[in-house]
Amino acid sequence: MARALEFDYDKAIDKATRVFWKKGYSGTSLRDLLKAMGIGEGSFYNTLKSKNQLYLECLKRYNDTVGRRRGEALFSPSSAKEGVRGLFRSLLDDLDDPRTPRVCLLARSVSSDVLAERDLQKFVRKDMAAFVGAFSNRLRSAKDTGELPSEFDAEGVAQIIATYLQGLFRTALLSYDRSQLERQVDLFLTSLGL
Amino acid sequence: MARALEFDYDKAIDKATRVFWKKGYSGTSLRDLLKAMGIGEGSFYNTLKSKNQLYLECLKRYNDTVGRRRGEALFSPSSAKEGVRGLFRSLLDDLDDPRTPRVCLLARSVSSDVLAERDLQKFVRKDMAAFVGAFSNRLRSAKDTGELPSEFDAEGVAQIIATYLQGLFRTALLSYDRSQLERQVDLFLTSLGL
DNA sequence: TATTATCTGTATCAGATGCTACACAAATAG
DNA sequence: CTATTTGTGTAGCATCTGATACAGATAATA
Repeated sequence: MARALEFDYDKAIDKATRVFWKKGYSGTSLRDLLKAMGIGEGSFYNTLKSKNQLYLECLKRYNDTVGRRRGEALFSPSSAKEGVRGLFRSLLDDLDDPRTPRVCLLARSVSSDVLAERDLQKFVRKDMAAFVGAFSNRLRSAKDTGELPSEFDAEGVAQIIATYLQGLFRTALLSYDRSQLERQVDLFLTSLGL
Repeated sequence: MARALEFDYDKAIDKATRVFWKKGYSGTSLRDLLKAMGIGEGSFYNTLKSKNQLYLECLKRYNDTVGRRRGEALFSPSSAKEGVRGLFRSLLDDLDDPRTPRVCLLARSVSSDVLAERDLQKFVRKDMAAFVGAFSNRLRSAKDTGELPSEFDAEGVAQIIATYLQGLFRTALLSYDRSQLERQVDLFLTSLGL
């Protein structure tokens, strides 16, 4: 070691995450990022090797914060139904928050510009699979406790919800009306037996 | 009139549509388009005033062809359930077809690069609303004939399906397995009472 | 203190972007 | 046949893109 980083690495990642989150991967230019992070090309390419790599770092950070929070919303209630409903409530809260960009960063990453880059695609794919897996587990365990009937298709419903969520974030980009969406979600979950 | 167009306008729009469809709005460069259409900058900016305008034209063409076909799939069967199921089958067929790009062009247009342009946003918004409206009408009329119970929430279910479809196209970008998706769709529609 | 290793700012690259200027070609109208 | 109108091709524009080269700053080590 010879010289320490002058900027706060974690803070810089956070700043970059906000920009990516708001403007997407290819919609964000390196200059945008540098400005937000408050560093120059020199520092950037010295520590983070590329825009690609930075995005990966941001995805991980996003997972560790937002993802973790959502996982807790899903798993902490003893009832699975309450967990699922709570998760959706938390999602809508995020959509309501004007400081938070629309569309979950992970959901946003399911687009051709991100998926075109092998390593990003690999990460996103794994992350999405993990989400469906976690959801499926939560539902399956609720079958064991008897909260959900034994013929309940945990895996299938988890997939449907993942797909629906993708659409939810996208549609929110087009128009967002909380109370209407609440009714839609309620009908959706009720129909699925949740 | 002084001189006729040397190129086939309709064919050119079709070619451009394919490219946009495959690579997205901002992912497609003007050079890409010109090459696909087989014309030069001169002709392009003389007839179509901008990339923006061309995309609008492509969306309309897409509506008149693919949109129309899907509308027929939904409305031609006398049973609403069969119509809905037929529509989904037709969507999956399109996803199966290797010559056809993943993701419906309209669904693809629900992304920030497209929505950033006012006129495109307006069109997409109207088009999506029309889709939900048509779907809702189909379901409502099935209530009148007694195919669906009187307490069926046609509007709500139409919205859910529109949201789900958005997600379906996106998820297909990530991975696509026809038989698995068929099971998912079946469970989804059955849960909704369709 | 001198050496070495790492960090940072500036200047710049080569290529892509959407779009325009303009000369020339073609076809209709007088 | 000439004039006018419109289509087409070429060259180039200003700007942005991600990334690099490199000199100088800064700190630990010998």
